[in-house]
Amino acid sequence: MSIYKNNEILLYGLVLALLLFLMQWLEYKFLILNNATDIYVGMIALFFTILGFWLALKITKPKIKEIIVEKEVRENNQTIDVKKIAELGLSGRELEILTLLARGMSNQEIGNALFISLSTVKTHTSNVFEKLNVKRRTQAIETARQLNLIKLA
Amino acid sequence: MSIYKNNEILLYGLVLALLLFLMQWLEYKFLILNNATDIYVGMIALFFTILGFWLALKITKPKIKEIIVEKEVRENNQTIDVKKIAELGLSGRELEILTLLARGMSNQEIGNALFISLSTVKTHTSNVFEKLNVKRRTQAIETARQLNLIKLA
DNA sequence: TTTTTAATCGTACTAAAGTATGATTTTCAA
DNA sequence: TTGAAAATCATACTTTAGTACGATTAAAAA
Repeated sequence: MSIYKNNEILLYGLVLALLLFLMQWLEYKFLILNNATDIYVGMIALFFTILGFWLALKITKPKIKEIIVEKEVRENNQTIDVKKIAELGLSGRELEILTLLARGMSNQEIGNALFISLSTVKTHTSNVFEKLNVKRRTQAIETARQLNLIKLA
Repeated sequence: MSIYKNNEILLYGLVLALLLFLMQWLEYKFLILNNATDIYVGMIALFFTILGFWLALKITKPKIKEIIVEKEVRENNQTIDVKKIAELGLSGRELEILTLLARGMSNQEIGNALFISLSTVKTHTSNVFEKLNVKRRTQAIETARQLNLIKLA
């Protein structure tokens, strides 16, 4: 800022000096010129300086500065795919059991948690495996995760 | 861009017109002026226009057009936690087996894939379970996923 | 060089998972 | 109300998973 200000003053001084020098030179060259013509030339000089200045401001292209703002996008994959669940024909209870299964619980633990027998849990898991077209609970977990059938812990 | 170009041409035309008009007016006003003076005034006008233009370029701050570009950065959750792996003391082979295990493969399938016996796979899995402090492969999968020990498919 | 670690395999056993089949009850929509 | 899912349970059986030894080999570290 201060550099600009100094530059400005310096330049204006230079311009004034040049103008004076020009006028002196012109007076010497063309003796016919009187005081009125002096003022007239000065006005022309001033006018065209301002014109050039104004022109420059209007014409010059602005420098384009790109500011890149990195915006973090948190992927939220916790949306369960209800359509896929319906498509596979998974019942509410089956989905419930699938979820606990993916949490790492054994059939017995799932039974205890849901107050149902081990036998019932086995029936459910078997049905789930058939619907998901898998052979093992570990595959069921992988499929459930990939298809967003359950919410992961 | 094209708007700027048109503006420029228009302004130059305007300036020329003004110059001509001025010269005409001056010739009328000061009959004493001859052809040489005409050229002289024109040169002064041109000089000061250029001077003003140059001044403007030097003095004024460069126009900066800021364009904010938002760049979306996705969180990469696929970064495996090497520190945690070392902390748990998991060997390379164990990690390899844990990965295949999480893909839903049976012990026998893992053995076939890695050209090792079922017995060896069982030894590895047992060691993995102990290191992860879990009881079952399903729990191992869950833990591995939560701690970013493996890359998920 | 000695020791340790990682990786390998086996056998024997127990526990859990998974399949098959049949049956009962509840719930909900036609 | 009736019939189709959905959920429940049991029994018997097979398969897979997991544990608990022991043992060998190769490579890396002390």
